Amino acid sequence: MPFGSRPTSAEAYTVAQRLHEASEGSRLTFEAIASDHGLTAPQARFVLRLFEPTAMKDLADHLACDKSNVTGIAARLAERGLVEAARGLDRRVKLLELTKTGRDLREAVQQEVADRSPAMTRLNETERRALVRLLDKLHAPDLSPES
Amino acid sequence: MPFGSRPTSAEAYTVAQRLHEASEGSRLTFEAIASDHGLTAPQARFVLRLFEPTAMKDLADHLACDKSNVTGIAARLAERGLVEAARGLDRRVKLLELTKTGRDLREAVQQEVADRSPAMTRLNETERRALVRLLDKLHAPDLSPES
DNA sequence: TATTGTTATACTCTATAACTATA
DNA sequence: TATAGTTATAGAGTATAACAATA
Repeated sequence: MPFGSRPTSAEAYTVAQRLHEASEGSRLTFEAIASDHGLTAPQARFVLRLFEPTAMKDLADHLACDKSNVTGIAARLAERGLVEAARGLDRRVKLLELTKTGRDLREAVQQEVADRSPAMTRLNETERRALVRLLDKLHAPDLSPES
Repeated sequence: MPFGSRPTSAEAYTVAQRLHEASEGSRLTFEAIASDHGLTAPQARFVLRLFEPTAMKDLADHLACDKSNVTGIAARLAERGLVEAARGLDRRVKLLELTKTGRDLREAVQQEVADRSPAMTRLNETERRALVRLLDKLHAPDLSPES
């Protein structure tokens, strides 16, 4: 779809680009945090999602990857004593859970994500409230998918 | 660094988490956009950076990866006719540049990043101005690195 | 038949280290 | 000596397809 065919202001276009650049910055910071804790970024995302026993299928959905990937990542985390598995009631299902070590690691990662967030260090309370309000708008559930 | 040892309000902590989640959402959208255009995410980042002839070293710095990675990504993009190389004045340097096809693809990716941004579809102009102001604060150049 | 998880495969990204060629 | 880029290597993430166990 070429330029100028929709009611898209140059100003809005610029804001979208700025938002994308901001998220790229966050991504790099997150990769550095994961690395600091001896994890790859996907492993760190995995650990952050595991706040309760979770079926591998659900993890794949949350992480937006194929289920076959979950097997490998879980195996590497299990090797390091961070994750344990139990059978579900439906015996096809494997429920993954963090060990004590894994929970401690998750806390540490969460804390560092907060500590290194510019939201903590560069905004005052008023600005943080404004940011939350905008994030609420940005990520509210879809109303009209493709209008 | 354990909980409670710094003047960190629970409220600020929550905002940091929200911001992180927002950037995870942006990352997934960007990966989908790249895929729509037959690119991996690193390839798409590469193409977006190539708005002028750029030394491979500079690309590695911008993309925060080792220079050895740039060789491979550039080779795959060149195979597809998206990128061309020329020698710099300093004959150690290779300057990468997008072809016409590559420039068209970059435009298309940029446009889709904008089109699919919630900043375009969910915010009005006042809100977008407020967002830009907050992003300016969040990502202003560092003043005190580690205070 | 459908679903959950595993395995095999192929490709990409990644860093490290050793290399070539320039400076 | 230092820098730009390449190559070889090894490990990790990724999707696809075929499979076993269970529903």
